[in-house]
Amino acid sequence: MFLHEERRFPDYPQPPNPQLNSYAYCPPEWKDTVLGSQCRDVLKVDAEAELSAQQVRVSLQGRELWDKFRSIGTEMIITKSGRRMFPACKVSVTGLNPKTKYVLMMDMVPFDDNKYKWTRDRWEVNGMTEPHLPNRFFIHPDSPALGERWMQYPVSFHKLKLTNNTLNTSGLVILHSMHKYQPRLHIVQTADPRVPHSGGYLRFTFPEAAFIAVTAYQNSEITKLKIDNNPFAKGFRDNGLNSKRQRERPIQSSSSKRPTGSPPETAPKSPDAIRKTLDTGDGADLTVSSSGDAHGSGYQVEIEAALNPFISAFMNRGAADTAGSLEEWAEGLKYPNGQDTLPTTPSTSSGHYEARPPARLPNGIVPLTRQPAHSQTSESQLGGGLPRLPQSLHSQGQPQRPGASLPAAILEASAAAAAVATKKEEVHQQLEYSLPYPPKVSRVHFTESALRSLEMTSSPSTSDPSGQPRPLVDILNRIRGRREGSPGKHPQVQSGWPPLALGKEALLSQTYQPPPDPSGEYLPLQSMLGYQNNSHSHTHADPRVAPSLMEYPYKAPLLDFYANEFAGK
DNA sequence: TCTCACACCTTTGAAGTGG
DNA sequence: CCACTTCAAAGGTGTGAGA
Repeated sequence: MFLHEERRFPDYPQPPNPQLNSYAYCPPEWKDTVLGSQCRDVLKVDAEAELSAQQVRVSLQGRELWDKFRSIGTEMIITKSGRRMFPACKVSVTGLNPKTKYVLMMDMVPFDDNKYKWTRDRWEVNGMTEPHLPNRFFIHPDSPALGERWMQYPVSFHKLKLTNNTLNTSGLVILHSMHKYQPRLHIVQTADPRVPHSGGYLRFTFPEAAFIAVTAYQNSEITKLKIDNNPFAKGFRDNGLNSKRQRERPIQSSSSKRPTGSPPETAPKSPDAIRKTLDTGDGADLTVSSSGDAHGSGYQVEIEAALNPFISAFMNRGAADTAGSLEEWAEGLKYPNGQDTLPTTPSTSSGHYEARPPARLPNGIVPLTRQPAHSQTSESQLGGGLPRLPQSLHSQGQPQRPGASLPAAILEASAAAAAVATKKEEVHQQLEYSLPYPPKVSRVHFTESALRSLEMTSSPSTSDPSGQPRPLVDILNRIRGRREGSPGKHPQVQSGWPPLALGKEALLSQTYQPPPDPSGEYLPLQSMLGYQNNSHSHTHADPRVAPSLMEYPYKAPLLDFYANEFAGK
């Protein structure tokens, strides 16, 4: 079904196993289990996945907005120089080991075999797809980071850029125009920063974030939705009257291209289609559990509160000192709301994804990933890192050289990120282990969206007994005051996590002993990524950001975050 | 279908000012 | 020194003309 089934995984020049032409080859005995569980999850909604504890779970944030786009037919502009996605992919991750380092990265995979064209008011299939382009991974700039950092706040991939320029060498994700893609998240465990790929590996795909890559918007409904929601397009709001051009030509209709209700082409695949996909060998990569999950919202709120120390602080004073390092706090500030506006989606409306192990990697080695949920081993439960396969599978194929089981691009990504990790580690040791204070309120710049949100806040949960919304100033100062009142406390593992015994950690690291001499084994990572993978350029992709070791948090997202959380959104 | 220049916008940090 | 304001630069956005 997916293109990459039919051709060699492009990041892997020489799959050692000759029977592997597929990115997602899967040993039969494992495949049955995996596909079985996947079919169950996909077709039965993910109620079971929701309830399975202590697994790596990923949920797409901003579901409401994504759903709006999907109902029309999401389009993403691709340009020669690269264009960001809107909405950006923002995910919440749970189930990681708080004290283990992970690299998070994202790429785009074909959604189906079709090429599309826009005819009047709808997308239609227009032949078969063109050859799949080499995968390019967007490595999250914070990679690698501890699990607790990834779980603390939603992880935003808003800096990911899409391009149609196949010659691009600056790390953009290359796509074909008029083809449909879906984002895929990779979580790579990097237990030891110096041996970056010494752990497990998981993938998650997001079919509801599927989109058709275009060089110019085809559906004007999409244009309108983008303008209404993307702050950078604010100048085109109000029927474009903000635009000088429009003011000069006020008579001109701005909606001449508007179609009349196009059928959503991005509707979820039918069960048959899903089965077909799962039958093709890449099924293991289709790690989807359907996410139409209005159910269980209370449960999700609980989880998200536990993940967020600031929400926890207000829900449970005793958890007020759930702390990370200064660095993590700073990073957290940057990520509460990776986008520039208040998300229109309540934090509780997110699609949850259950980890499914990638079938078998192109070199023929089974990756060290979690066993399917319903037959989880106790080992994977206690490990805390990315889980491993059943013991029986470990004996297959080649000796378990953990790192060697990953696609080359991912290996390189880990290596690049590891350099940053070492530096971060140094800073980490220099900084005191305490949460830095929230910014003083007097210094705070309120974004328009934040103010709007506060004005409209009427949730009882955020109001004081008199029914008045709790002033943001009060909220911030209370956090600040609480931190000031509890000096010298050592950071704790997030309250949402069960206590981790050091012995388990030790066991894990023992199992994942890095090879003594990896030099000959590991592939030339940079060349495989297809572009110059400078870790610094990833860490500080934005030239405006000072290349300090600790990136300064963005102000507006922080305010948006507070406004959101305490508005009950 | 694609590229490009354009106007408009947000974000960010530096510089300036005053207490 | 701190808090605040102002400003400019960088870069994200859709538009519309033209290839």
